[in-house]
Amino acid sequence: MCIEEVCGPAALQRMGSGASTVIDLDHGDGAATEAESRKLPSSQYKGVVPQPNGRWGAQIYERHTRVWLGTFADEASAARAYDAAAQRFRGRDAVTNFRPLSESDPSDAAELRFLHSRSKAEVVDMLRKHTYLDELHQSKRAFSAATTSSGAASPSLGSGSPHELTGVAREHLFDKAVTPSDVGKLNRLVIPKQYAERHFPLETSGTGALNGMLINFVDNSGKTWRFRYSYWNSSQSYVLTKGWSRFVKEKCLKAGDVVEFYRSAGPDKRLFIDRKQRLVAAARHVVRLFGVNLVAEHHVSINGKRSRDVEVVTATPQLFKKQQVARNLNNLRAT
DNA sequence: ACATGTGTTGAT
DNA sequence: TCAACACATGTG
Repeated sequence: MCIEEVCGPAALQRMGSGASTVIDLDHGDGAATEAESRKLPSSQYKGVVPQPNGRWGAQIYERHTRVWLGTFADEASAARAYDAAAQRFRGRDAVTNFRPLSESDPSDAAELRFLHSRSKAEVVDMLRKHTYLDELHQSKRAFSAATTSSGAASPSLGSGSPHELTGVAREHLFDKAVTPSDVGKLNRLVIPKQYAERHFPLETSGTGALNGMLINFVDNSGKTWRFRYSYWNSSQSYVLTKGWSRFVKEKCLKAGDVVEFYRSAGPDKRLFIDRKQRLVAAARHVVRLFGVNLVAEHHVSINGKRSRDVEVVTATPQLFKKQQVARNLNNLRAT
């Protein structure tokens, strides 16, 4: 539901807001005036709060805690920031100040893809830095370049490429055939040193140690995955740790499967990951064994709903921890 | 000094 | 979940 339709800015009155209460209690002539002059005007927009300097803050709540979306010069800007966050955080259920994005409108669909192929923390970060529109436009440019040009922009991508799902041209970085320990109980993926140092360089701290960090990847369905990436001195290895086991589980990764890594070829250097498609013959084997399409059936049974609720799959206690971390933007880089 | 964002509370 | 309010913290 769109608030604007019910009680939009034009329909709302900016009266009351407690000022009359102050006057009722006024016995002299100074106190009420002082209180009234201190009082900040409340906003007509959801998720928008006044700031002492006349600017406007935007905030959204998730699991009992506030996520600050930044400050803006005017209410409407703050309200638009709230709307973007609400649609990223709450999907179709989001209540927005202005007309919500619609899957049917092509331009809206592009923004929805843009929103949902980024983590919540990234969206919040863009809103706080006021770079959301810039990045959205860049993303749309990259998309049209990837889909209208069959030539120089993306020579390796023919039509029918699975990468079309995310609409972004990519350059292949490397593949890794996962080992038994990569998909076992160690909950980590070893990135071959050669590839790690070439493509995922780690910052070195003051003491010379390599700083771990959180990295976002997008898979072929547009889902965002966040892994901790660090260097283990004990084994002299670069590894993906936190978040990796969930990827293994959801992708049904088995030893010997190949995981491919890509980087966006466009202006935004985003990272992509997915399991290389298994041979069709293998899929037929599964179907013959069980008489159903196991992949689709599994998907439905986990979600308990339909495809739009893919994120529900990850709504586990573990994810809640991850998102608590993600909420704190100062922790975008792990310690 | 001033802007930004958080701690906290009470309401819905 | 939400915004109001006070004020601590960040920033130039």
